[in-house]
Amino acid sequence: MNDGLERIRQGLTTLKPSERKVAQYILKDPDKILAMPIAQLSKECEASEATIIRMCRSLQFKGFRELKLSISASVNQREAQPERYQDISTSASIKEIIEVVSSNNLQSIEDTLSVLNENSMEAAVTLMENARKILVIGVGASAIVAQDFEQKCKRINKWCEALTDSHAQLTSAVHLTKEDVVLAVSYSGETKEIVDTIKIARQNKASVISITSYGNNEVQGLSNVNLFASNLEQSIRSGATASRIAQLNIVDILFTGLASKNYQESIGFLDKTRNVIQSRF
Amino acid sequence: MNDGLERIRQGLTTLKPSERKVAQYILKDPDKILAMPIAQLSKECEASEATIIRMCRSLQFKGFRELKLSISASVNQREAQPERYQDISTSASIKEIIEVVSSNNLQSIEDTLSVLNENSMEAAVTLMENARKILVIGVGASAIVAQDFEQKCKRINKWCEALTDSHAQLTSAVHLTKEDVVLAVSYSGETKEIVDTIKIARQNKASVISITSYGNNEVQGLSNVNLFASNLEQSIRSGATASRIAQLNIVDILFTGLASKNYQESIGFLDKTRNVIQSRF
DNA sequence: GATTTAATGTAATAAAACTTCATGATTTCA
DNA sequence: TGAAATCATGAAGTTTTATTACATTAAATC
Repeated sequence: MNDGLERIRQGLTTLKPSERKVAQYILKDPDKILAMPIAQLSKECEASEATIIRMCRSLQFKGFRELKLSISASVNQREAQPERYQDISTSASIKEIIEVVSSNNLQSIEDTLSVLNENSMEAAVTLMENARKILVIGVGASAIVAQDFEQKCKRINKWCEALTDSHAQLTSAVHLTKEDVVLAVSYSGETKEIVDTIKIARQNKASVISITSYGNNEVQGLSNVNLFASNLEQSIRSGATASRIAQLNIVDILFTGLASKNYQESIGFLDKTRNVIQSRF
Repeated sequence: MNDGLERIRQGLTTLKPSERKVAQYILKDPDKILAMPIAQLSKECEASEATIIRMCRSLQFKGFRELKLSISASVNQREAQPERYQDISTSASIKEIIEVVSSNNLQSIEDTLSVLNENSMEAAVTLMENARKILVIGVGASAIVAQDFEQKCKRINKWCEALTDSHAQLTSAVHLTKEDVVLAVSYSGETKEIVDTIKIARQNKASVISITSYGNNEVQGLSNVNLFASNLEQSIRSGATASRIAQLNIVDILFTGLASKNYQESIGFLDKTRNVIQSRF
């Protein structure tokens, strides 16, 4: 069954003229014939159906069906992995776009892993576990990450508030206590609104955990615990922010860590919350 | 790109019992069925031929023939796959959690690739390109994906509205025209609120693009174009919804496809919008 | 417990693959 | 050189395989 195309190439010279015509036609665009009935192929390469069958047999296939299966198996051998973070060019086909975008997103998770500090993560989880309340803040693209974490926390009945409006953030920060934790999400780490809110939170003795891109940044300097997400995307103009995926990955880890601290209870809560949603279908 | 076995695995949970019986039989020894006519398979797994065909269709294959081709394509390309989706246990260390969560997220992007149809993606991008307005709808975890897409569209000056409140969704749907496109995000594909809104949109002749988990679902049935995200997480109780990452990956592709249609203009817009944000640091 | 709806199977039909055989071309050698 | 033998090919018929339409059974709903 292995590599049908190769078998056709190899056998080419041994074929009768009209059989060879068919074989060459197939080699020109193997993908195309996969969905073709023998009758159509017969028309397109001007050879009878019988000839096609005979060609299959000559190449040691049981029949046309087997030939197609075999071609399908070899056509789809995945092409070489595209390189690291790439950009999209003018003439990109959808296929290219799918590959490039996805591989950037994969890469951003992998890179984050190499930049992520276990101890910081452990510290962050412990802070949250003991927190009375978690205030999650972020604006723009980071707002989405903030909201995601809030949703998760609600599922395990952890008091958590995600605010994406800078006034609301400031207002809420005013009421924080030393029992509370702020989770600040900011790609740049320089977002003015976030910095302001963190400062107020610190004044109130709340702990601050940051999720920013790797490197020195203001948010990071003001935080008790820093978690870094990969930031390689800056070279990419695409706007399909891979860093957001990396940040969400961190949020997943934080949440899972938090949930596992009270494993039994959390599992119960998760099942409960899933059921209440599913019962609405 | 199209891994038939993965598609079967992904769709497994959405199948009717007897269809699932067939699917599981196939997964047990995929090679074996390649040479089998439908009648024999029917006997061996004790389900009617009609059920087999229905299973193929549920998994978005055109028929049994296509399913076999697709399996053949994937059978010999799956060497040493790293372990698939894992769950967190009671005693997991932070290190383990980091690894498992991240690898699940990576896997969800990869799986989505094998389930994603290029033609559908192309069709979706074209619809959006020509749309007067794009209405993005999603509730719960999918709300976040919807908002993410809205943010991106705003950056290239495409008229786009993300609504996460079901009343607002309905209200907005009433005003849609045949020039408009709805992008419906729903993990289950059965979200009542989303289904209702889609129906109204269709009445108004708007086109509907869906992003759901793989398989048969109501949203998918009501849509003009269907994009599928990997859904294996159901086995995971963690609540760290990997599917959301897969959905965001799809959104990235959609957006990049859209932006690349007017490459020069889009790049200009993206630079502009980035600058306006950065000037605030 | 009757009525609707969904799930599955049976049997007829359509499509595709494969065989048989006739025909015409090519080769062989008396 | 031309009759017999061999070979390559295609047209039409046959068998196998896939698909559809409809009937039946099971499950859910009222």
